Amino acid sequence: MSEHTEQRCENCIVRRLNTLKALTKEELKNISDSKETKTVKKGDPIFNEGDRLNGVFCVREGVSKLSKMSDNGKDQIVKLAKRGELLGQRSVITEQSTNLSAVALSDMTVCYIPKSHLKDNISNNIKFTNAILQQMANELKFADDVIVNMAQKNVKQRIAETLQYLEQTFGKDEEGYIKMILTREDIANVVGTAKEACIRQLTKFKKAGWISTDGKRIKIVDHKALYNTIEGFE
Amino acid sequence: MSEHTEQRCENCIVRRLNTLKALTKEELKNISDSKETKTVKKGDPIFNEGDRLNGVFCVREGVSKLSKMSDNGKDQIVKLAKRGELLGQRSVITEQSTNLSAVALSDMTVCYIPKSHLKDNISNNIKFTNAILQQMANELKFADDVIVNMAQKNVKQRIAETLQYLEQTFGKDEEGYIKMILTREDIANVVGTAKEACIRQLTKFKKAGWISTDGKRIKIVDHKALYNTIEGFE
DNA sequence: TAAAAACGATGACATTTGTCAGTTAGAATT
DNA sequence: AATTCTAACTGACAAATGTCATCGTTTTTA
Repeated sequence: MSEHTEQRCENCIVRRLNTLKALTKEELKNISDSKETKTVKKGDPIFNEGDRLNGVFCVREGVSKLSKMSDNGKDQIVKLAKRGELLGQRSVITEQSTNLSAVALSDMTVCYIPKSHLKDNISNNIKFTNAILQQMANELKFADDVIVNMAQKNVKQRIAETLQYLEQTFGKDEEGYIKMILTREDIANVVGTAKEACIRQLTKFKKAGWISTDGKRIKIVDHKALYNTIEGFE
Repeated sequence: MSEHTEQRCENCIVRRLNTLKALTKEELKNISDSKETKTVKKGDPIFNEGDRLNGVFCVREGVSKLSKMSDNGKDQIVKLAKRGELLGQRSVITEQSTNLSAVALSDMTVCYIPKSHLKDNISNNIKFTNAILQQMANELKFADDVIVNMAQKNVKQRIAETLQYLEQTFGKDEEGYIKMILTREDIANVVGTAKEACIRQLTKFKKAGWISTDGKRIKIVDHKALYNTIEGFE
């Protein structure tokens, strides 16, 4: 029974991390009645580029990559979504099919919330709409930074930045390794480069003593050196 | 006197192009009372990265570049804003200083609307807030595309895409030249490459007969060839 | 547990792109 | 008309990056 109450949105700690926090307990109860909790296995898709989404996915546990296929057939990872993030929010707002694919990078638990209930709130609940507005404004600002980095920084700088981002966002384990474990190819797909170039650069960082690795796991040893590289002081 | 009525927001045709169209005539009258029309000379700044904006700028005439300085000292153009676009909207929403600089690329007329009046509407007018939401959702989608292009396409493809974008967005004159005239350096700053690489690529396109130029002016001759390049069919 | 698949790593090489240096053409200023 | 300034353009070369091919290791699957 306790398990059951945990699965109610109004009791779910995760909602405090996203725009749902702007809803009242009553509104959340309403939403919770129609939501559906799903588990997604590592490697499985949550939705695909071009899908029409009839709701949003609230990430309860695990991490998903949001990516977009480029014309030349490479998968560009645009975002990593973790606990608390809502996937598909934009598609629900604009009523357009989604421009991104979502694939689980670890086993996940997500709550699917049909859009009907959300649309009511978007149309009538100014507090909720404002929360989304704030979030989107911040996302846009962040997107500008990504564009500038992609356009102006070289692969070495972007890989250094990605490592820093991963550590800041997902933390490190007892041994100091970044908790988020990506394949070299996924790192390359975040950075926007070839797998080989990514591996080579990681090897260079390793030889310089800036990072150390154990299989896929990566530990940042010299934060300062990485930072200087990112900023272009060299 | 006719000039005076044209300068009232509620009579201004430009507002139909942006989120202000969600406001009623009454609300617009209110805003118009506090707005200020300014002319900006080609090359002059409208605002600078880091400025705290106390309002938004509605572009009545002319084009402005929105750019951000990268760590290595290069100016990355993130957007070209023309008639009807609102500059600084995001900063007003989040109450943060702006992350972009705006510089006039041609002589401009802009209306400055202090934020006090807008904030009222953002906080209370659900129709207006929704209009902004829709627009931002679309901007985010567009930003994803830009990120993917920057990350996955090469300079040749990005230049071809930029030429196509300029023609589509700003149209062409009687002779077929793209109406928007940018320096080669500005094109390079949109694409995210060095001025020299940009010039060389334009020369190649010229020699291949895909474009022709006259001074700064550029005319697309072979749209199909450019398109194939953008998509990576070569 | 054995076989298959996925991944990390590295070499070799072509291509792309950045940087520096300098020349030419056109516009703006005196 | 002469001068100055800016921007377009080009060459040469180094550095960065992409591509292909291969090999050993780890992980997954049968």
